[in-house]
Amino acid sequence: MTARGSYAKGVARREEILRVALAVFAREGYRGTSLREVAREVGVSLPGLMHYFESKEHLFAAILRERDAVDYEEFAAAGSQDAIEGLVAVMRHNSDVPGLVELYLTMAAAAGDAEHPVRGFFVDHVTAVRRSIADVVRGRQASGRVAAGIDPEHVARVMVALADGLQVQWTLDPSVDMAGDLERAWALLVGDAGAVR
Amino acid sequence: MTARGSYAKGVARREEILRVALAVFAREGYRGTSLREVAREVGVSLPGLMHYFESKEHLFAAILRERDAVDYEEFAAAGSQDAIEGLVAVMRHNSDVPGLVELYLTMAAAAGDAEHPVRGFFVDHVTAVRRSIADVVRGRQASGRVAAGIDPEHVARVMVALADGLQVQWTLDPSVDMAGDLERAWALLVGDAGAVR
DNA sequence: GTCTATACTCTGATAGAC
DNA sequence: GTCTATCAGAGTATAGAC
Repeated sequence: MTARGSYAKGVARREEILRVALAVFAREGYRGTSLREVAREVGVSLPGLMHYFESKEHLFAAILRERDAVDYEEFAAAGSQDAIEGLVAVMRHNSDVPGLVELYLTMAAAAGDAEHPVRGFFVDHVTAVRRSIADVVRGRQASGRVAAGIDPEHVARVMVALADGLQVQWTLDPSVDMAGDLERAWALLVGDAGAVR
Repeated sequence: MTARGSYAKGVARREEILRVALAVFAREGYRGTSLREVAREVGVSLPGLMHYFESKEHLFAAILRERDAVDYEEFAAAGSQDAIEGLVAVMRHNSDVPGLVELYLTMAAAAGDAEHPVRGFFVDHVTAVRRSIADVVRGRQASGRVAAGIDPEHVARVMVALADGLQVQWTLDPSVDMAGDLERAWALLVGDAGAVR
């Protein structure tokens, strides 16, 4: 009863595929990149690649989880005081990886399908980010920096929506300052007393 | 030098295709709907359909423009005092057409490609909506309902981003109140004095 | 200009040998 | 675990009838 990827070699291969696929999509973008190309770049056949992922969509879900983990370590956890600073840091970094932004947005749209494999990732992702933002709001309310009348869950939904929507506008016009707009909106939403300084 | 669709019959056909395609995608969603199916439903061959649209993506662009025009007439212009009310009304209506929301989000992601035919639509769309929102902010600043320190362009970018991002969260969880969240965010962003009542 | 028939290419996916 | 071979379906392109 050994699951796929349980053996050392399989695990390494799977990780290698994930790493290469992430790089290829970051470089080439979502469209115009086939699994055959990813497979070739890994040095494996298409069925060889598909041995590790049920479908193309499952691969995408895995890529997004992988990238989320990397972002969290590199930008959110390290060097950020709270979830808002972390979110802003990730958004700032996003402008360096347009291919991944495109992949993320495309999958966010696809997650609307109840059957789509990426749905699970997005539900988890949105839930986690919303919770951490709501916690920041509650924390600042406890210390009096933010008015008690503010609804933490509402602000959390709004900040997540803003992060996603700003990425769309940035792909249309790279001069849009995603991180800056997010930060300014946060200040307006929770009141200037709660602004990041 | 007669363009495609210059004749009365062609114009009618093109409109019929647009109408049927919009209905099919609203019903079936973006995925799992092929051009062959749309063509069959129109009662025309696939090349017959493609005679009116350069490519699948051009058809999508036309669908989005058509839908935008309908929404504007039906919800924004009629029964709404200003651009914010109109935007909220369209968002409220969106929960009745999940297939079109999915199509819109998918194309919004695809518009990141500089070569993609829908890019033009989204640039126009975002520009127009942002301008009308910024005008509302400036109008309220002139009448003193909104503080002069608020940046109209920033608020406009934020409101558009919010509208897009809330649709993503709504597809993940239909209990999300897109219109309500948008309205509350607007009140916070421009200050309670400027809230819709 | 409008439209059909046919065929081409590429995609993700599967079957089965080794 | 990985390959070769093959598949059905997608969007697209061309030829030509009316």
